[in-house]
Amino acid sequence: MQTSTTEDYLKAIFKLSGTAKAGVSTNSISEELSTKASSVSDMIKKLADKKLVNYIKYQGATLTKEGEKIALMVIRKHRLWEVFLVEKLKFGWDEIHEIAEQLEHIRSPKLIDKLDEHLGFPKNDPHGDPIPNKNGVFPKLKMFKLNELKIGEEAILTGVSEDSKEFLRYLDGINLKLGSEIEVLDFFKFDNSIQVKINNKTELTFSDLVSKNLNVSKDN
Amino acid sequence: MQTSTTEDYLKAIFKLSGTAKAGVSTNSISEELSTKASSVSDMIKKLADKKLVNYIKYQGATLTKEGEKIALMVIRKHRLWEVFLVEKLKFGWDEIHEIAEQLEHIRSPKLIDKLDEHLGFPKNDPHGDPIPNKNGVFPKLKMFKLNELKIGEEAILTGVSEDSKEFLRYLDGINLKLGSEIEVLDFFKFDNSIQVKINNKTELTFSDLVSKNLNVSKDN
DNA sequence: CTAGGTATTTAGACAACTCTAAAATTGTTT
DNA sequence: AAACAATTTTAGAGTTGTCTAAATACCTAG
Repeated sequence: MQTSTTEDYLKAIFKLSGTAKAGVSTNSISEELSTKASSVSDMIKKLADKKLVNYIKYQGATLTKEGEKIALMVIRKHRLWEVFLVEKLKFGWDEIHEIAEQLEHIRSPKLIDKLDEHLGFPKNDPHGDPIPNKNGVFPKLKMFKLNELKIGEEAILTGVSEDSKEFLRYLDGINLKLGSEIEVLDFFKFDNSIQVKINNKTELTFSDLVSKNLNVSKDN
Repeated sequence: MQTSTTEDYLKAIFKLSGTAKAGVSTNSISEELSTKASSVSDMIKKLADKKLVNYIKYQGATLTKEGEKIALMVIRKHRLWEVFLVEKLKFGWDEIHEIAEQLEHIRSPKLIDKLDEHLGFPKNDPHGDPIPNKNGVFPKLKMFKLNELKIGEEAILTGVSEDSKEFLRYLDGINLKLGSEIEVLDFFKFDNSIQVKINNKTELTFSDLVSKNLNVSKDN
């Protein structure tokens, strides 16, 4: 039986494995979890002892099958609770992350499947991220970062890769919601900002940092 | 900010204060929490440092105002989550205790009040226990143990003081639910067992242990 | 190819909470 | 009131996970 710290580490490694194929670096984990690199080093060794990660000194960590399975279950729990908080308890999407960070560690074989059913088997959480099913399978839909599109292309906002209150409130402020249509009007090489038109109505300019955190997809 | 261990100790002391007026003994706490008396002794000292309990060596502990406030909030959370699990997720009343033991430690200023609202401000949990309101006020209704009644008296089952799976399943087995009417037919001094009639229909005999754990009230 | 910088690991210590074993206190019984 | 039992506390140590400071390994620029 893992502790919630163990689950946090596995989740972090899973998240960081997304981009890089190789081992996840000690430093990146320490940044993700707001701890010191030395703590991570220690902890990774213990996870390796438990066969939850593969670890070669100085070469970072990757998840084992078992470790990935746990990470996916934690992510499933996190995202289902987020749906609950928004749909049932009427929280704003900017208020739910910290609460779900706690709820994701609740251990009960039946609870999460009953919650899933109660919520009507949602496919995505309130930030647009897919929810793994009970076998850990991800309905992965190919998404792009907004800043990867070309001038003239159109797409639908399907997710955000930043969960901070500040970012989400900014989006609320400009009334940008999941499902909005975004057309790329122009792209400024100078600072990588991007000019877009939302739902064929509002023209806006996004900084590079904002457009990097907006996930869009072509169809669906 | 208290840890969940702190909350467990405060809840235990609150629960054990119910019967006794004096300080709660180290031994009774260790039994309630399944730890050793020496651990309790240590921990009580730390709680006293934080002004959550009053403690005189060898004379047990009582809650301070602040400690009681925290205990009541934990109990409020526990019971509201139990209502959620039964009403919304359709758990049986015998399956919810362990899950609620975890959920009661989730920390969020807004969460519990939103949950309360979502559930329609319930007054009692699925075992009949009253739910403290957001100010920690208990709608205390005077209850008796079934074994305190006299022959010929009638009462309504309003709660149970034992949450174990085994006990609750036994009650399910004989189809005894909160709200059932119980009439005392006879009382056997020999083993303190009690003969009753349920809802003017079924006659049954309860052992002393069972009748001690059934809470009834006259009116309501 | 080596010097210096960065990333990582080790060593030693600390905080929270637990335990066993031993000492101290209280209480009970005659 | 003395002696035994039961309860409670202390002492010392272990576990998990954290930190700082120092040592080590890796890597890249000159």
